[in-house]
Amino acid sequence: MTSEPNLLAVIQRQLSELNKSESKVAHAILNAPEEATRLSIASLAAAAGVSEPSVNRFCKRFGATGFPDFKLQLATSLASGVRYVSRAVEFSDDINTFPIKLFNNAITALMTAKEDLPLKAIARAVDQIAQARRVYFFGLGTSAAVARDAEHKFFRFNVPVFTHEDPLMQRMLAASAGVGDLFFFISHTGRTKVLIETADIVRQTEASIVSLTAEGSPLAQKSHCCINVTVEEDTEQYLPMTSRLVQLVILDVLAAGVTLRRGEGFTPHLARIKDSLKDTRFPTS
Amino acid sequence: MTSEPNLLAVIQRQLSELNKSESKVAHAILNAPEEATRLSIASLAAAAGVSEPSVNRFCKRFGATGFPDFKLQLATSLASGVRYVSRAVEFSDDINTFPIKLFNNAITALMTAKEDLPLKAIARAVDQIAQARRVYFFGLGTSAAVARDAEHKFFRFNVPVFTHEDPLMQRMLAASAGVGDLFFFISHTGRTKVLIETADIVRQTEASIVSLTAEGSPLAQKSHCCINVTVEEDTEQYLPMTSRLVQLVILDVLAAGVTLRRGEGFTPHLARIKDSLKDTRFPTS
DNA sequence: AATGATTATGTAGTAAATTTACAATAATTC
DNA sequence: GAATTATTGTAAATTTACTACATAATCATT
Repeated sequence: MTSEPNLLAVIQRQLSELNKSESKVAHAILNAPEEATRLSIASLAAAAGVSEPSVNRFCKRFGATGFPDFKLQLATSLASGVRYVSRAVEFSDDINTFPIKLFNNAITALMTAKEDLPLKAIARAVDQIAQARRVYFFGLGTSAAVARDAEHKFFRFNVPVFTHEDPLMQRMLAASAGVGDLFFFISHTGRTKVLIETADIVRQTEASIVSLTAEGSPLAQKSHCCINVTVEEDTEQYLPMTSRLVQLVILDVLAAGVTLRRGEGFTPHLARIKDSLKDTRFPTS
Repeated sequence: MTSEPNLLAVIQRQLSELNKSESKVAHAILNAPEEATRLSIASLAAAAGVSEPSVNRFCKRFGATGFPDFKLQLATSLASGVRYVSRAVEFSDDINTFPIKLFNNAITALMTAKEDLPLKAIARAVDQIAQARRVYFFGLGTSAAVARDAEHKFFRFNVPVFTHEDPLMQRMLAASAGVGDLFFFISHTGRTKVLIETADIVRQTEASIVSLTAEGSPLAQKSHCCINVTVEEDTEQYLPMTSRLVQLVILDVLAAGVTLRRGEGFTPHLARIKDSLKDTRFPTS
């Protein structure tokens, strides 16, 4: 199943490279995608003003085994909610279009990430976190917020967790690391100098490094265990948005993994933490 | 399009009311749903051990016009990410199942939120942020991380943004607020006492309150503009995960809204900020 | 501009898949 | 236990999709 998350986007992208009749078919589909999923090959051919085999060839060009398979893929990609062809926000967008685009981008990113999760690395990371004496979550910029979130999540598992946004604090903590300490680095690019320098310092100790970053990056290379998140950001204009969401969900996964590993007997402990917050809130209705 | 979100669940539910051959078909489909979408009626009939018309009748019973239509609906409901009948992570889950479940939950939450975005409130919030003299993002616990993320995002728009995790700092800043100040509260429940007390303090000043929280909550009632995020969390066992993601995407939406409002002339400014980070990273390959 | 080669498109026939009509079987009721 | 009703299967009809081939269009070359 190497099905592209958004078939419509693929068609749109290749539009210029299509020949006349293929292009007619493409337009017919792009104009009314959901209707196309219900049409027979004959009806779609008529709607596009081409012959049936042209439609069939079109389908095969886009990786389908035939027309029914193509319809299936189309229906699948439509159902994914990623309905709109152009994903990047433009200055011509208004309140009715750009929020949807951003949500679609977020959804697509999560779906793509889900398709090829590095399960082995995740399992190893869970092992390491569960066994660690101390866990430090380090990130900078946007990733600092992710690290903060991780801290809030993981401290519930009786693991002493620490976060620091200050690179100097990070360096000093790295220098004083020892056996059983785990440094969890979060970085979208995996190329931030100060963070990598800190990783170098950790390397000189007995502590180990887990990182959540881009595959093959300098940071990834210095890690004992690396969870690869390769999300292509849509625009260079805005900040990394989607990669951050994927990182957060992966941290959720790690947290759930640790909980499962702790076993059922651990549930009361979680309940107790939850209860401790009760008095800080106004009761419901 | 009144298609049930999850066809599999519907089949599952009606299982006891089906007759012998229909039940055989149902089991064949429930056992391998994604495979069923690729099978022909003959193959599925063979797999279920019934005749072809029985399969056809089965399809019609579940609201489809025929077999192809049924396959389409099935594919659609599978693609919605709401694949598994049980969504909550259980202790019987292993590494192959629980990460997928968590991703599916996240995706579903975003899709649900997208369906019914409070566009008017978003537009108003964008207005207020764009015009504000100062913006304070306040949250506690998990929402503090979200607030931190918002700070990283919004400071790029020449708006002085501030975040504080410390409730006492929050109170003091609230007390010293004036015209043009905007307090942006982030809270999953909207019932956290200290946060609401801070909102009360703001109310005594000339500053205004925008909040990202649950509809109808005490915090929502004290806000001049409230962006409702009503996400039902799956389990009580873990932390709010999905609502936090929705909050983040909505903040992305607000940020994009502010950018669009600043107009095209603002792009160089963003580029300059981006460039300022260049020297902090190792160059790509 | 004409010729040959290549590519693109359509026609018609064939194969496959789906549906319908009807018959046979099984279940239920009186 | 016969009659009625519901269920399931068989076979034919119909729709749908695919393949092979023929024709048309395009392009490069002289």
